[in-house]
Amino acid sequence: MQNNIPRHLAIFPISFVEEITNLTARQIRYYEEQDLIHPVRNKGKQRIFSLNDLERLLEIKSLIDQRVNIAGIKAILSSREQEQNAVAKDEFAQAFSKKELEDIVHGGSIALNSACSKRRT
DNA sequence: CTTCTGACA
DNA sequence: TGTCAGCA
Repeated sequence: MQNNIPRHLAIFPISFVEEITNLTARQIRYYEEQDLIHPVRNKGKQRIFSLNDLERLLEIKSLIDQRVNIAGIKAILSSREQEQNAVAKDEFAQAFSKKELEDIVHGGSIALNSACSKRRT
């Protein structure tokens, strides 16, 4: 079971993304230009995508197929992100006791790695 | 050879 | 959005 690639780890070239999403490189670059996605760049200035970028592009693809314009996609994606952050924030707070949270913010005994590993996926 | 940016018959 | 040029 070594199928745990960090979702934010950028490792895919645009050619791979084109095959998986069925989007053209032109479209992918355009969506980045519209701030719908923010793939990382390597030293050669080439875009490198993560699983998060892939999923995001698939959603954009879906919305495009439904004839949603860029503005609409931005609104939908950003609002959904806010919901996610709200949920994540809530789960994080519930995963630790009040003392643990205090120790974390006060640089206590609980390490950041420990904090991350304690979160649910 | 692959990707990138800029431009437009 | 497609596609071609000229680089890296």
